[in-house]
Amino acid sequence: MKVNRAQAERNHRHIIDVAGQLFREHGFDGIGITELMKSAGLTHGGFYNSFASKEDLAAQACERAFEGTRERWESAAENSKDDAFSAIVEFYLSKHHCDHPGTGCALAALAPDAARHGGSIRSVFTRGIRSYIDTLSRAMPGRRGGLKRKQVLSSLSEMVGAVILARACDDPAMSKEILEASLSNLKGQR
Amino acid sequence: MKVNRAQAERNHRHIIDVAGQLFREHGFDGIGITELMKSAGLTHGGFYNSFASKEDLAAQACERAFEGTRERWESAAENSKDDAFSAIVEFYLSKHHCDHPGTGCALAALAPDAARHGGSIRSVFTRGIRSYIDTLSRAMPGRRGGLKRKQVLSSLSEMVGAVILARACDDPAMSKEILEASLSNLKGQR
DNA sequence: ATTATCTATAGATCTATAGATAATGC
DNA sequence: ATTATCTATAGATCTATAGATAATGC
Repeated sequence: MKVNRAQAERNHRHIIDVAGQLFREHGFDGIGITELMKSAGLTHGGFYNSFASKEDLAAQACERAFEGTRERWESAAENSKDDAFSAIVEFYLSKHHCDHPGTGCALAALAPDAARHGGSIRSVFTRGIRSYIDTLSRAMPGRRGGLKRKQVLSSLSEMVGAVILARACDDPAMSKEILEASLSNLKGQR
Repeated sequence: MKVNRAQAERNHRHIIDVAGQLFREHGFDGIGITELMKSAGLTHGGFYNSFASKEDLAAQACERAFEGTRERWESAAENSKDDAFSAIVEFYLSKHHCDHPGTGCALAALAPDAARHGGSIRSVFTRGIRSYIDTLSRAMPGRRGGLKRKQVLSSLSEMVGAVILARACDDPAMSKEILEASLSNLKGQR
């Protein structure tokens, strides 16, 4: 039954990864520990050896999800050469991102859930937002301090809102229209 | 035990109102029928005489919530005289709205929840978005068809995103900054 | 007689814990 | 000996249903 330390560590990380995906897909209250552990290939009994509580796992899973998105933003920015901001926006407002919440931005998938739950989850989200703001600021060319920061905050709000609205719509044409409207607006005001 | 028809009707509406508030505060999965009915001053056993299922109630409660927000937008627009669009945006991006999700916009409170649940809830949300777009279009002065519509979609995304991010933050100064950045951006581009 | 509401409960699921098991690492 | 994982279960809560009750409306 027991596995070696390296495998145990891998299992631990795997639980966090699987949880990150399933929470983003079903919400914090939409998936239970039994099913999470089963999806990770384990039984639910061992859960509390690895995590203090469901909320503890949720916080860790979201932290990792924010890291993942940030990394993808950075790499989109690097690959774009001269227009890093547009590259991030294009990536974020893509149909692929809209259709895959489980591997996408934790804000778009879970921000209202996080606002309801207090404590550690809220604080992970606050740090996640700060990290996105930093990355966007570096990617956005020109403009000075105060003006730039306002532009970054406003852009982030629009990006998150557009994906959330596009996902809430059951009309694919309208979802597409919403994403494209924000895409052209954000690229235009760069 | 039985009440007269008028009172029964009032009870039915009251369940929908209470549910609208509690769903917006706790999410669809964050509140049960027992507690909903208790909050409405009734016992849970009678629930299924009034509603086919929890999802049925959720759909009706959201429909009413969208109506309520639309009415408030219309009245903000009327009272503003010459700048209806700014009046709606100011109302939406206010601290009061941010601090009171239970009586606020259903999109900001529940859009990701709605995206997860399928069926009737999704379709209520799609109609709700369409209704907001109509109201915003009438309020936004100038500009022609295609351009105006893009501007409306983009503005709605930013409004919803800003409130969601401001609520997810546990730093009040940052929440305020997020709301104000979008406020000045949206009023500026009017 | 009808029906809005109530009590009671079935059956499923949820978080969390207790104790057993067996492979690992000293 | 330690510990990662397992089985089993407690106690709470969830959606939904069944049948009783009693005030209403014909």
